[in-house]
Amino acid sequence: MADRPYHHGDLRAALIASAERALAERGPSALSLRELAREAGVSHAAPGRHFKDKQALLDALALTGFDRLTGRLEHALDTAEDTGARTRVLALARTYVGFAIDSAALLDLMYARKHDSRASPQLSSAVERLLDTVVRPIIDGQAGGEIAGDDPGPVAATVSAALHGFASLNAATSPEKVEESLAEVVRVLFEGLAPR
Amino acid sequence: MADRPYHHGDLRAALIASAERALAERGPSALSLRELAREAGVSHAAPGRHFKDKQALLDALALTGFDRLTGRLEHALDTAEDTGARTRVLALARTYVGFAIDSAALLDLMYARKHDSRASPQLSSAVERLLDTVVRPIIDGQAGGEIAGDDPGPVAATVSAALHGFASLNAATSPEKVEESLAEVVRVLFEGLAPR
DNA sequence: ACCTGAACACCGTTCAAGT
DNA sequence: ACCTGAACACCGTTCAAGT
Repeated sequence: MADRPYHHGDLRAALIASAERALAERGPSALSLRELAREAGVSHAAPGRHFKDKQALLDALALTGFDRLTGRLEHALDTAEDTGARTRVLALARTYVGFAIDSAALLDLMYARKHDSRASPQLSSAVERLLDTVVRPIIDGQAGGEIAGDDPGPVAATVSAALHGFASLNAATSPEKVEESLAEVVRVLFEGLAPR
Repeated sequence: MADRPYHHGDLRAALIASAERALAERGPSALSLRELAREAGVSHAAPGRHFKDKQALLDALALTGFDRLTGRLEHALDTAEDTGARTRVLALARTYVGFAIDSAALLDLMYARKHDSRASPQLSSAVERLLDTVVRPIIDGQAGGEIAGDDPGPVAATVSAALHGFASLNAATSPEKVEESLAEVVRVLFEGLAPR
């Protein structure tokens, strides 16, 4: 191994990890650069070497959040590969909501950064990858005749809205209650409000 | 009129209004009690008379947001009173999304406070009133046979998730684009993903 | 290259004191 | 009752200087 480059090797990564912990444990308003520096055992000015300002650290944290969430969604879809469209959408929903429950503050941060017009291009492309993942089972479902229509756009807009909204509204609910309620929501999404 | 009670009459209301403006114009991180006090022409310690701390001011602001949003939704429903269930849900959706677009930062604050377990009981009851408003056209629609099922719960969960998620995801989109996309989402909600 | 230490201009909150 | 002014313990950011 090379000599440790002064500090323990990767202050940048240590700050991001530490920020995520602080965010989850004490909320966004308690997230202070100086405290993160203290935890890492460096001076309060050291983070300035790795992040232009506090917002840049938050952007980097949001980015890791999007990447992790997308990775989990892709894995969930792969695992449910040979099942029906409804089962795949439910797998997607479960994974998304699971993330929202155990990383509620991080998800808030991710979307707060997404709303910001000054967001980084890296962040925008991470969001695109996320949306692509949601669209995939819909395209497949339409191709296989399990989902109505041939334009995935409106269906994807509806599913991602329901998914994100449900996750956001239920981030503070207990996992057991959420599970049942989520299955009902997916059922209503497939059956539709109009009587059949 | 009585003598002005020192300052211009209602520092509390002035601070809330000023906070909403600052939130919309410069974002949540730029919201400082000292600056609000400066704008109101009082000392930096004066807000402490009306709000125990900064969080208390944010709670009060979130509360006015929920009240205003609920008021608008009720008005939209009243206006669409004699139309079909789908038109009423669309009216609800338009109003909700309109609020999300022109008060994006406020809506974020409202839900951030809602997630907080230390939220005030007043805030919880304001959220309940909001949900009741969303449920009403669903109950009516089920009673009239325009919406399937007899338990409003799952349908309300789906509609409010889709509504809130769509609003959250499209808070930064132009109103014209949103209008078209929203109508499609309501159509998909009524028709369902499964082929008919 | 990476970090330190001091400095600057801000914060939120508290509390005696004023009117 | 409502507000002020000073004080305290924090911030984020910058910048010369150190290794």
